[in-house]
Amino acid sequence: MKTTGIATTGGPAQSGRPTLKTIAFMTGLGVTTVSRALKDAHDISIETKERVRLVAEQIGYHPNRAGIRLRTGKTNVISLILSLEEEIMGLTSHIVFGISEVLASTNYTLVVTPYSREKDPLLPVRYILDTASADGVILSSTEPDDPRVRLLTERNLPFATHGRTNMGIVHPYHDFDNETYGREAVGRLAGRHRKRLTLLEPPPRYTYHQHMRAGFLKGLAECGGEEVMLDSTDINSPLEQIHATTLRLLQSRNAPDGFVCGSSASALAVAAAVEAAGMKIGRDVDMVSKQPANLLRWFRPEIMTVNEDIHLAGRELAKAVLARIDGVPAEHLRSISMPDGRLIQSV
Amino acid sequence: MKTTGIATTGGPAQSGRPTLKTIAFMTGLGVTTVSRALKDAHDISIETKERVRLVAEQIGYHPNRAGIRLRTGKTNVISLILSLEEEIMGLTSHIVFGISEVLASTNYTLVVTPYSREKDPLLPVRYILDTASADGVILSSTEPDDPRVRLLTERNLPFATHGRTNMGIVHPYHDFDNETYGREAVGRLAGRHRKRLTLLEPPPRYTYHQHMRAGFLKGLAECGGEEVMLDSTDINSPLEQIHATTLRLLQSRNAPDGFVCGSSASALAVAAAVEAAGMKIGRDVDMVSKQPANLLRWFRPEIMTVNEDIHLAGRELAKAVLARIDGVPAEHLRSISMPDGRLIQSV
DNA sequence: CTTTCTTCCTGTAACGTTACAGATTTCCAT
DNA sequence: ATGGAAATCTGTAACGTTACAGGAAGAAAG
Repeated sequence: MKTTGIATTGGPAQSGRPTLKTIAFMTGLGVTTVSRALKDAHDISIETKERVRLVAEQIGYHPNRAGIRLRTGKTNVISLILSLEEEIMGLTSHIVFGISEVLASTNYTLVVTPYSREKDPLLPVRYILDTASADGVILSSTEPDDPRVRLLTERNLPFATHGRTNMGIVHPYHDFDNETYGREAVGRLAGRHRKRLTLLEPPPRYTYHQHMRAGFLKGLAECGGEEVMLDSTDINSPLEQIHATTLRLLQSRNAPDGFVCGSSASALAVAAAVEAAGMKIGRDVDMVSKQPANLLRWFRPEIMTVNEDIHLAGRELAKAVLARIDGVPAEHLRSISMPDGRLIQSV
Repeated sequence: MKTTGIATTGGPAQSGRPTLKTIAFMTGLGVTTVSRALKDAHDISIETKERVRLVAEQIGYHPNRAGIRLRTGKTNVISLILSLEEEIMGLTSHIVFGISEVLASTNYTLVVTPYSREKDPLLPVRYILDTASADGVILSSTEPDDPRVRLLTERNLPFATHGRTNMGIVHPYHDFDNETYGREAVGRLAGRHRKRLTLLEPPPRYTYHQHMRAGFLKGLAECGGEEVMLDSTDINSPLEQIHATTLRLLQSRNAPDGFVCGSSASALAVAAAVEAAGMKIGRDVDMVSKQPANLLRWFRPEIMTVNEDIHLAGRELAKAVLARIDGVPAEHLRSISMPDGRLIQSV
């Protein structure tokens, strides 16, 4: 017994947007058939599929996200969780653009979920879990023992981190090899006979703090250099503070003759301190710094630089979450980019 | 006749997340009542409302976005449309964080929709309209006659632009007063007896190009200065190019003695060119530049600076779209921030 | 004791989609 | 012929929410 529409007009009620029903009406098929035809199911004839696709194309059909989400639970959302206190020189832009670039060719959408560090960093993650508001998550500011990673793993929500952890959980990540960076930076300074070196390091809570420091120390060991400690200052400190403590250090009896900077912003302040102390980069001291974009060359070309491609990081992270969502095992989704630009996939 | 649930268990079927049905079951009320209680409708008793709210709170109820969106069409999404070719020094981060800050206290979500300039800038806008995927839109890179503004206005989707238009359409915007910036920049240079000035201007297609240029010319008129043109270069040109053309200009017979820079990145390249020409900022030439963060002071303190608070721009834009969504007329949602930091609401 | 409000609550249907459990037809092997 | 499989299509129900159109009970007014 057919209930073929008399009351059922076939068009969408109020919105004016075409729906499956519209196509069903136009083709004379059932809504289910149209739905299955559009997703290329095996039990629909080729001819029908093509007819449906044609009509859908013609009338500009776009599946209604809310309908899909309600029915299937799939959100088509990737959530980028950002610390509001992130850096100052545009890391964020680059990572956002990198992610976007990958998502553009999918039908995923990027939502940015920032949080302020005063609050619990778990909050945004918990919210996403509680409201099932994303299919995947990208985390930055990763810590060695990161509760967000634990929670997401437990609750089985696909995610990828910018930076590694060290908690026995295998998960997708992308990281810059800060250890090699630290080691090679020391090497370059040693090559210019600088052996009393100061490291401007990331805040200790982050994993890459340990990496960079380990590389730095390894480098020192290799060249027989010595660390000159910079107290109570890291690359997230206000630039004024970095400037002040560095200047004080340079004017003390055990002044360093080389700097390894963990961020380009800190390099600005250090360079200013060097000059305020009446010294000159390349003559009295040498500096190496990371940078997300090739900006330091315009600032002080004497500073030796290494480019960290954040745009690439964004792309890798996005690809990793998407792959994880598609069921690729986490162990295949770990990549590290080297200071020389090489990209290494972990096995 | 009551159909009170025997088969209806009251809990959510599969997901495990509490729904209105869960609360209805627990309180013994109807689903409709619970829905209306939670939105504080007038026809629900205070006592019931409180009971419902308590239970909802206790079990951690979050309304299902997809359900609401499907039923009401409301997405709770603000879409930020960004040109991928945006600037280099972190404008994007600041605007994103500014918007986020405002949205954080609402239940709106920020989705970032980038587009590459090769493609049609209308594409993302059209997509949002076609799929009704946002309640409001924020545009950047605004042009005097902006087709996106026209389309959004036509289709009646709330939006706000970063930058003004000039097409007889009243719409919400936030803008920096680049005219005053240009004028005062010239004034500061004239104060140091610089009268042969070069403007590093934004690409001509953007509205603020006209503003900045108008201010620049007005300033020149006021102090009797003269423009020295820099050909085929704007602040979006590669820094290498800015450097090269500026250097060439400085070495020509009609070299300028002052620069007004429309962006901090361009200031880097100009400063480098000045020095490559064997000149010194503050001695042979003077420079004024805008900056989104106080970074140039670390670079060349001799450069005179004006801070453009992009974070504020983000906040203003977010507030404007939200207000527009709430029905506030566009003419009340126009603000301009002045170089001295003052924020002016247009009437 | 009606009648008419007012207050508070309720079931039904619908938004657009897909999982599921059939139907119908055709075709082939027996 | 007959049974069965294969191919193709279909309606119903459900996801969670809200608009709508009531309905029951008590209070106030006649």
